[in-house]
Amino acid sequence: MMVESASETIRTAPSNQNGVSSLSSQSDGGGGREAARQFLLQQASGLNSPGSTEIKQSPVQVPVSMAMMSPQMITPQQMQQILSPPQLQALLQQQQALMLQQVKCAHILTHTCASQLGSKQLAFQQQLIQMQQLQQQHILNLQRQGLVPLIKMQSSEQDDSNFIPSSLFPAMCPSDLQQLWKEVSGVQSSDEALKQAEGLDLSTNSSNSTSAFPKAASAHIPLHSLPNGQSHTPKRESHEEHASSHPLYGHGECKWPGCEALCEDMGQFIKHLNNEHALDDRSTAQCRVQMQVVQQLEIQLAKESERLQAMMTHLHMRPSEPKPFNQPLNLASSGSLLKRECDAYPEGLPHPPTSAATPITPLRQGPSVISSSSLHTHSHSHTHGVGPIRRRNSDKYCTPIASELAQNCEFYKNADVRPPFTYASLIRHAILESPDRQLTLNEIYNWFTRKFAYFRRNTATWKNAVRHNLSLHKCFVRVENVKGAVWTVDEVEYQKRRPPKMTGSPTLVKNMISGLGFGSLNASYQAALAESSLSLLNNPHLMSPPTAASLNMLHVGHDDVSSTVEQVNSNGSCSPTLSPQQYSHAVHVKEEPTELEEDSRPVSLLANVTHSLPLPSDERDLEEDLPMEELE
DNA sequence: TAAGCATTAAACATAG
DNA sequence: GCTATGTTTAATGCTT
Repeated sequence: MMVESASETIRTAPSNQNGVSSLSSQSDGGGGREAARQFLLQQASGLNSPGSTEIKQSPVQVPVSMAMMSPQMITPQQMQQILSPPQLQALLQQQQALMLQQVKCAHILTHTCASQLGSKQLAFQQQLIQMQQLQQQHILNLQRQGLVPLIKMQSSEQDDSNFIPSSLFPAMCPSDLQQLWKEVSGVQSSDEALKQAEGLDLSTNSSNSTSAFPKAASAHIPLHSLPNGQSHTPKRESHEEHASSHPLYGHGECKWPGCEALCEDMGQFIKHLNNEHALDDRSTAQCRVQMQVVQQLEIQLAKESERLQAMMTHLHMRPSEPKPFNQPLNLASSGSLLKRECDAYPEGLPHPPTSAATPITPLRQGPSVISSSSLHTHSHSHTHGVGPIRRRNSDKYCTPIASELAQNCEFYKNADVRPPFTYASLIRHAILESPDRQLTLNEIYNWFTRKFAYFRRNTATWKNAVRHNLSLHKCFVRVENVKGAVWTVDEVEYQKRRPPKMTGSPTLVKNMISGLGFGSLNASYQAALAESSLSLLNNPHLMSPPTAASLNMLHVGHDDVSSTVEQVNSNGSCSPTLSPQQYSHAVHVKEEPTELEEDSRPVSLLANVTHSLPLPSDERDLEEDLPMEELE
């Protein structure tokens, strides 16, 4: 059953198929061909090595510690959303090449001993396939986590508004690529590779391992398991069975990203595949990207691991014990997992600066959302295009929004991952991030799409949600401006809607700590760390005494870092930093609703903290948390 | 189990 | 009439 599930995971066509055409359509444009060629050849020398030992040395190799980390951290849907389908495919192919040797063993074993071993052998084979597919998922997970630095690295020149970095794929003309593929694959032409990828050339599956990707593609198919849990070996599979399991074909349509062409049968699909999705610069570019992803991952892993150790040493924490990443954890129970992990830390001690739900791994660079909220929420995805995301848990327990965005800005900008924050939090963030702290609805839309790749699709859904939130929550105040209606944030109202906070009651504080405590504390702590490492350190004048900051960290129930930082920058009060009047003045709103002034919540303490110094534009993340209003 | 909250969907109104 | 904007209601699911 698990085998089938995993197989389905890999084969299932991703819901998001938007990015492919963008990716593939921008692979031309000039120079760098030779460099790209050299690079690919260089990489291919490792990828393509026929021997298993050489395969292990290939750039696609991922450290075991990484490969085995947190299989439960990401759902198939997430993987498919985060990685563009071609990336998924390319990654799978690489991984399958790596596993080819293992597959061979399984096949040989199956062929020679099936009659004697019977069900036991089948079970063994299934287990093997399970492990392989799990490994694939791990790799995918790692791949995704490494997507950020890759894209960032490669898209430094891109315009901020570009959804897909156009520089991802240095230009290589098709002829170059064809030749390159020949060199890469050694013997195979693209047509042969395609045939193998389609599973038509089964006879060579176990005999030819010189071509990494085409071979890997063909090797993938035997991994498919039948619904009854039995798996087929290549030679035993009939063509129909083989075809029916083609990863790019399902439900009568081509699953090639962005295609969805209807194919009545497998033959038609194969024809379609050959005609429309032949080997070209698209797949090559994806391959190239993938190579770099892996390389970056390894470099990044080393750096982040070192950083984590240093941080934990500094915090007098136990060195991170290697988490049982292969521990079979239920994806759907990540919420409880999250709490367990939060609770696992001794009271009074901060968590390591990783996401609360993230196993203590060196790979912190990946957005915490991936391992916590996204995992959780996407595991509940259903038919809706956007999917019902229940993220309050992560909002409260995990990484706040500003730090999350600060750390993973590029990631969210490019990866189709839903940010682990509520619409209200995001809207507020968008508004406070604006120069005047007021945005029109359309500007809010633009902020969403600019900041999150996730919100570049299903626009009707999330835009409706944005409007709904703007109207629903009192914290969003519509103001008639010269240019029209703009939306502002009423911080008091925003804080009001939060769960009970510590307003001085020791009992409440204690309850918060012991009850919600660690997750929230961790979130705040993370926020503090993140912010301190990003912005606050650049603005020491904004820092509060540690005691105050520590106290403020106890402020629970916030789903964004703004609040946390506000606390840090307040004088210890857990009340909102800003009064509505402050916002009113800051944005020169002419018609602020009177209810704002009527609010008598304890905001006066915050008046002591004023920041009239304009901040550099690149410190907006902090600025949004510390509006530069002057009290009058 | 109930309450509260977040999300999604939908209907409806209004203004340009 | 269309579109964007804004409001409201309902259903659903999750957390507390």
